[in-house]
Amino acid sequence: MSWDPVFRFVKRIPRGRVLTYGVLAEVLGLPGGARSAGHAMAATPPGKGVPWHRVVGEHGKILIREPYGSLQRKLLESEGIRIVESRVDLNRHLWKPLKKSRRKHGTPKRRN
DNA sequence: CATCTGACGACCG
DNA sequence: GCGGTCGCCAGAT
Repeated sequence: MSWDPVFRFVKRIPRGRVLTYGVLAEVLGLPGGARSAGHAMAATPPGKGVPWHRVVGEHGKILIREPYGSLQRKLLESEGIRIVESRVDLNRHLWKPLKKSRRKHGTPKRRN
């Protein structure tokens, strides 16, 4: 399995925004779902400009074990993302890879 | 080829 | 909200 498409997509995640493994898997139609996305991230080649740290688990939780967990947190915070209890506030930083620019009726202003 | 492992997530209690 | 189980899949052993 080539994770190339995944890496390419991850590169598009804007600074200060994050995505979940689940969303990533769904958008790219990865067989096996979220876990596959996890495998992809685990295989991100260093020094390729792939912002792997912008991918977190459901509920914005950082799932990686040490020492990478700390690194991810540090990188996210350096982008202005606030981490509380190993979690990112998805309600504020989740990036929606516009599929149909679905704007729910009454959705608060969201920068994009 | 058989098993194990893990950067997931849905379910259930 | 938390911990345990289960299904899923690619790589490693």
